[in-house]
Order: sequence, then structure tokens, then C-alpha cells
Amino acid sequence: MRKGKSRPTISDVAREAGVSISTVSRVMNGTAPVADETMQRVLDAVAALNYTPQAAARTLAGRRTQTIGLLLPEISGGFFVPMLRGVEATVRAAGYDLLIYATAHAHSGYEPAFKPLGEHNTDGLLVFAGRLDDAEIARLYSQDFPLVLLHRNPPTGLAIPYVTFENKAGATKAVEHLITNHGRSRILYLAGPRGNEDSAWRLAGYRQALKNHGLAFDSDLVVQADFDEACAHRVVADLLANGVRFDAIFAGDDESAMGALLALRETGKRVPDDVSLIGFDDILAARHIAPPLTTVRAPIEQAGAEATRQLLNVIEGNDVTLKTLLPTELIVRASCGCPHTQTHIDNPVAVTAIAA
Amino acid sequence: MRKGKSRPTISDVAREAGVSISTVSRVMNGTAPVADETMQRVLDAVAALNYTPQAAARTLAGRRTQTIGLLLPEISGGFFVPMLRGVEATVRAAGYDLLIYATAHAHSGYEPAFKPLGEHNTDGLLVFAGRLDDAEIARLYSQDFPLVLLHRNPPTGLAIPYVTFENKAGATKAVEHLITNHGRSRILYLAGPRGNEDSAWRLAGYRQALKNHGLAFDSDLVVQADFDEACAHRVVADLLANGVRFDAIFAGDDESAMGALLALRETGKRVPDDVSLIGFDDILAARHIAPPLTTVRAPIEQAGAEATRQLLNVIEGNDVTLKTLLPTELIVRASCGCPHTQTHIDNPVAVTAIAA
DNA sequence: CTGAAAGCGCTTACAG
DNA sequence: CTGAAAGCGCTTACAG
Repeated sequence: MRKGKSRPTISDVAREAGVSISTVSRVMNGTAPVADETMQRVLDAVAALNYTPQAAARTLAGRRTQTIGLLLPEISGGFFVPMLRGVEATVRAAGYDLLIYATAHAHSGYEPAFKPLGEHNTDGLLVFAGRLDDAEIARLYSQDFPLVLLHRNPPTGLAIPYVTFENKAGATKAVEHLITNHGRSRILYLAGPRGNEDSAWRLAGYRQALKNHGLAFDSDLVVQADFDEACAHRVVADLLANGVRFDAIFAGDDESAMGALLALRETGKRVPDDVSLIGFDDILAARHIAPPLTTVRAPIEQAGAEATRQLLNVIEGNDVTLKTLLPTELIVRASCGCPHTQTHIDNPVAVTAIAA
Repeated sequence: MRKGKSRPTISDVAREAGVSISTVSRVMNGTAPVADETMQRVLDAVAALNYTPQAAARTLAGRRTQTIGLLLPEISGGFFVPMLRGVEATVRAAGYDLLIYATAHAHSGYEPAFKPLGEHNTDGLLVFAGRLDDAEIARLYSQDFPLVLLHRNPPTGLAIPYVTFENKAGATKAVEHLITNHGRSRILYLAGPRGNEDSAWRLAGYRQALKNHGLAFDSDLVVQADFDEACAHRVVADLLANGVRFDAIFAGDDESAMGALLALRETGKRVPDDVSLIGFDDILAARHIAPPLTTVRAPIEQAGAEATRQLLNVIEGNDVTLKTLLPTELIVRASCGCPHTQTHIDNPVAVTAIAA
């Protein structure tokens, strides 16, 4: 808006068509029956003036923004992209707009005057993990403001829908593969950021696998790598320098797996001969690195789409699924030690059940 | 908005503070002097009621949306992510909101009722390449609607700012490196999508390099790979199957370079021994593939940021730079045939000037 | 420094 | 099927 040879309004269209603005509104929205001939006159006027209703006026009068907000910690990497795509496509398909706010720049000196996304500019909010504290979530919830959480549980007592992956099962499969198929026993776990629920469940799966096979849990083999390549690189290099011994790495996500791979290579360790490596997520890059990364595939884009669908259900008063756990599956490539000749793009080998 | 125990409005705050709504508006916006004591009362009321001004009402009354729209062909890959991040950060830093519309799903049966992004819901639009046809661009321009183009020239005669890379210079450097340092002479060029201006300039740079070194241009060595990994994979595989001979590939972007690499590997060609490979962009994955990809680094994130800055200039009536060409530089890794021991993450070797 | 009033461009009962 | 009118929650001259 602003500037410009002042845009046509609903009144201009009404005048041009010789009807009231109520009628124009009705044909624009299909909100009540209109005589064919009248409708045609309005449509012609709309076309002649190139009229588009102004969003703010519709929102104010109609009490709905028709937009959904997405609160993200950042825009980057193999994870947020498919998630964002899943959200965007679903939002659009439902006829809503998408407002996004990412805060990689949270500490860049910029402080927004008001909350960037909220009741004042959206009909509902998709909140990624730790992007909103419990108090604010509780406040919005108490106002009946539609919310869906991604990759975190709601604060206790609040019936807010959330969607995440089958993290524990996926992690268990991965670690059991390392133990059973490759005889590994000293397996490093590269954890995500402190407080990250996905990482906590993956750790639980890791411990479950050890237990299933009678291996002791050694807390020295759990180190924090923040789901970050550079951090994982540093951490694994340190471990190696300090002589910590391990024969496999289960990385909490693929980004940290890639950092670990670099550190191993720099230290002269061979993957998978000396150290087996498995990641989590199956980001695009996973199949392109050398060796191709064995990893637990997580349906990231679907998570974004499903969360959006639930949010739309809340907004539109439909039935809601409070808890959605999306399945994961082990994708076996070469970094674990399995033979891997497959280089074709679209045909990863999926192993859903692990042979004993 | 919607639902909820009806949110507090400016009138509620005014009543609570014992002032008029004009005064509340003034302290919310700092738009006129207000007595200290009055201001404090208002601030207290705002805090007590947890008041946030409603965006739609501000827009309608103030005639500005305070939001910027971004029109994208898709959300994916190594390219759109950094661009989106550059845009988002800059938009936020200026106190605007960001509305994004991506159309990977253009043909998914969904047809928006109105234009998704435009004068009705944004103060200005960032338009990626072919996302808007010339007619619509001309119409918006004729309405004085703020626009900035990314990776395309404005239609002739229209003074619309645009930002892109120094594509030709970068391509020339890359191809000359292949010729001079590695003695290559039959160099394949993997072009981008039809009509893509970046690709056209990269082709121009490729031809320039051939010319500089007295090599003939062979149109058989220019094939379209759509800046797409799968497409490049297929196209290069076909060429190889048909016995087309070449000793190097200059890929129009890194994604197609990765596809080419797969095809070469499947056919038993060694990179770089049999075929040298250079890409364009320097996406994150470039350094992780094997061999690490030599490529022309393009400042993608800065392009997004700079375009946003120019758009803000237009919106706010400041001076504008009509044409912004961001510099590129050759990043030498191993896929071209150069020795490459560097595996550290943050230290690619930059070659700005090519030794003769 | 402060308030009353008009107006931004729509939607939605309410009448007919 | 159609129109007149109220109202959504703000901003911004205009007066004082």
C-alpha cells in the first residue's frame, strides 16, 4: 500500500457497478447469494479497476487475519528448510498467509518494540521448540489463542497440540545396528543443545539399545555438540586429542555428524573402518558426503505440514490431534560400515526392521 | 486474533490510564511529546492489561502495513536459504514484518483467490527472478508501488532497483582456471533454467574465457541442467552414454555440480583426474562432498540483505542504488585438480586473481 | 501537552 | 436478492 495513485476501494467498485458495497463484499467473498446479472456487473467493475480488497480492512472488520505465524530460532541448514517448506505449502493451500520470524539475530542489538508475532497479527502460531517461554505459551493458551508446538511438549496441564518425531525408536534402531551389525561397543553420542527434547529422546533410545544388548552406559561417551557442525567438529577433535576411545559415533543430527566426520578425518581416523558413524535426520547432504552417511530419516517436511494442519484445525474449530509422533527409519549407507554401492539419488536403502 | 476473552483495545488502556486514546497512541508510537507523569500512567496501564496494538487497525489508520513481501519460486536447496535469511534479518532489523510466498506448489491445484502478495498487504515487494511477469511488474511500478528485483533486470524503461552477482567475471575466472592451471580445453557448461539471467551471464563468462585463450566455442558442450541436481545427473549421464568427450565441467551452480559428480562416478570417471569440475555459489555442501568442490563463491545472503535494504530505501523515500552487482570469487578446493589438504571448516582458500 | 472527532476500507447483522 | 448503517481499533489533523 502507501504511495501510488490511491488504489481503488470497495466504494469505487460499487459505484462503477451501480450496487452497494454490501453487494460487492458478497461477491468478493461468496458470502451470500447474488443475482447472476448483478454478480457479473460487479465482476466487470472489479476487473476494470483491477481491484484487490485491502487485507487490513478485511481483518479489522472480519476479526480474522487469515495469517499464520511461524516462530523459528533460525533459518538455516538441512533442518529448517524442509520444515519451512512444509509449513508454507500447507498454509497457502488453506488460503492463509504466512508470517515468519526467525531469531538468529536475537542478540544483534535489535529489540522489537512489540512482540513480533502474536494475537495482534495472526490467527494462530506455530512455535518451534524453545522459541517461546512457558509463561508466554501459558498466557496465549489462557486467551484461547491457537497454538501448535513443534518438537517440544506443552507445559504441563496445557492441552496444546504438538508434533515431533519418533526419536527414541529411531535412535534405538541406529545404535542397535551399530552393535549388532558392526560389533561396536564404545559408542559416542553427540547431544543437541541443552534442553532440546529431540536430543533427550534420542539419548533415551541410545541407552535403550545399550541396555538391550547388555552394554554399560558410560556418561563420558555423551558429549554436547549442539546439533551444530562446527561445534561437533571441535568437540570430537578434543575428545580425540584427549585420547578418549570409541569405535562409533551416533550423532544427534546430521550436521553434527558432518562435523564429527571432519574431525575424524583430520586425525587420520578412517570412517567406517576405525569409527562407524550414524547421523539423524537424513538431510540432503547426507547422501553426498564421503562416505555416504547412514542416518535415521526424519520426515521433517511432513512435520511442518502436519503441525500446520493441526493449527488450522484449532483455528477453524475442527477436531485436533494433541500428540503427533512421526515415524523415523534407518537409512543404511556406508558410514556405518555397510557395503554401499548405491549412488543413485532417489533410492536410499531403507531398513525398517533390524535383523537380530 | 479471534477467539479469546476479547483482547484489550486502545480504549481500555485509555480508560485504565485516565487519558484519551490519542495520548495512548502517542506514547505507543512516540509520535508526539507526552508529559512524563502521563506517559508513566499509560505505560502502567499497557503493562497491566498486557496490551499490544492490533496490526490491522494500525495499518488501516496509518496507511502502511509495515510489512515486506518476498516472492520466491521455492524454498529449498543451498541457494534460497541464505537468501531468505539475509532478507529476514534485514527486514526485522528495520522493524518490518516479512510475508513470504513460495510457489513450488503452483501447479498443485491450488489457485489463490487474490494475488497472494501485493499492494493490499505489503508496503513493498522483493521479487525473485521470474516470479512475476513483466506486465504485473509494470503495473505495480506504474502505481509507484515499491519493488526490488533479485537476479533479474527490470523490464526495459522501468527504473526498478535490482541486485545480482558479478556472474560473468566469476565464470571467466573459473573457466580460465580450468584452462590455465589444469590444461583443460573441452569444457562442458551446465546451464540453468531457460531464461535465467544468472546462467546467461555465466555462459557469457565461459565464452569470454575460451576466447581469451583462443579456444573455439562448441555449442555441443552447452547443455541445460536447470540448476538442479537430478537434472544434471541425468543430462551428464546421457552425454557420457552418447560418447560426448570433455575433460572438464563448469556447472552453472553447485547443485548441478553435485548431480554431475554422481553421474561421473557412476560411469567410472574420476574427478578430478579424468574430468575437472567447478561449480558456482559455494553452498554449504560444496566443501563436504568428495572431492571438495572448487566453486565460485556468490554472496547469496548479502544479496538478500542488500535487496531488502534497497527496498526499504524505496519505501522510505531515501536514495536508491538502481543496480547492485555483488562480487564473486573463485574458491579453489580439489575437484578442479588442485591439491587440497584443507579440511577445516572456516578457511577455504580464496583465489581472487588468477596467476597467468 | 492533551482531547474530540473524522476517517482508514472493509464485514455483518438487520430490514426489507 | 439487496441496501443502509454500525462498527472493527487504530492514527492524525485540528483545536485548544
